[in-house]
Amino acid sequence: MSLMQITNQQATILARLRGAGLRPTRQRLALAKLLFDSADRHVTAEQLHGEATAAAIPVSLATVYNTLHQFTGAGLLREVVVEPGRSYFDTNVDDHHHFYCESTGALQDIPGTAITVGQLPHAPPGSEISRVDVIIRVRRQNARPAQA
Amino acid sequence: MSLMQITNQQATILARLRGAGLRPTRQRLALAKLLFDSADRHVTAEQLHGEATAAAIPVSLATVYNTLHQFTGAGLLREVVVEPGRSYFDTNVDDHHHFYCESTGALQDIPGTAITVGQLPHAPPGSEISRVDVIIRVRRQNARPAQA
DNA sequence: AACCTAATTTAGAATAATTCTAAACCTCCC
DNA sequence: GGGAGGTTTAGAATTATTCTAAATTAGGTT
Repeated sequence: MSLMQITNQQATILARLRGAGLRPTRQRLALAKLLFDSADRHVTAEQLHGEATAAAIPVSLATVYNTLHQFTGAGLLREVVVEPGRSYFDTNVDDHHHFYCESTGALQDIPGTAITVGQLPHAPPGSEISRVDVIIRVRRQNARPAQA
Repeated sequence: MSLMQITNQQATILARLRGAGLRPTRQRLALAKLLFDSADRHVTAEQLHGEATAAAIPVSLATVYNTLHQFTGAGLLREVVVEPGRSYFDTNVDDHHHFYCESTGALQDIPGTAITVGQLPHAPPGSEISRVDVIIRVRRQNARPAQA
């Protein structure tokens, strides 16, 4: 059964890469496997590169960056910027939002249904909405607010 | 009248800096003047440094960064990260949200009242909410979505 | 199966944003 | 007006990311 799942997922990824005009190369397939074989994930480029290296998949950091951006363009991933110099790639591309813990740097999904964003103002003239990001920033209760 | 306003604002800033344990130095006061003398602003560190230089206020980029972070800690500014490597400091610290134009990089305030975020899920155990950020990403209508 | 062409990967340099360091310089208080 | 400690600064260092040009590989063709 898990075999079947993996096969299906790989087929989907293959199809989606093809659809985006991306060749299913060894590196892209290996990274896709790391990204999509387990449940929803939030990874940085650096982290994914570390995982690949640990799994004895030789891939350069530049390729990891390229691949993450290509997957994002193909709709397989979504990028979430939480702090200057810290951005995650989220394998969940459904409509949803995030908790971001400022103390630990952890990111956590919030189902789109859990938040009602009512009565959106219309976009500035000449522009159209591409996405709505809601980030609920939290910190550990005993942590002191970031100050000087 | 504008004189009065400026005076009041400077007094407020002075008081708030003192309250945060920050000495009102020449640099901090000059940067505060640039930031708060006009209506709500969104500036990057680099931009503010450019303005200071243009206004013949010699201040180093490091000090601009320090000051922006200290002001943020003191509640005079709010930082908004919109993209990896692009973050703005917002002089509006009231409850509100943002439009971010991916085509131009422009940031625009949305009054807090214009969006209703209903039914917030509770924060993960052991943590408390520090802020809720809503960013509505827009792009110019003729612009093509970022792809490979 | 060998071949060709264009896409892809790569190491390493380059860039950009930000932070650090240690010395020089102010602010405040006596 | 002197001194202690907070502040500023130039420049180096760090971090995240992108670029470059050369080597490799995928996928169609014969």
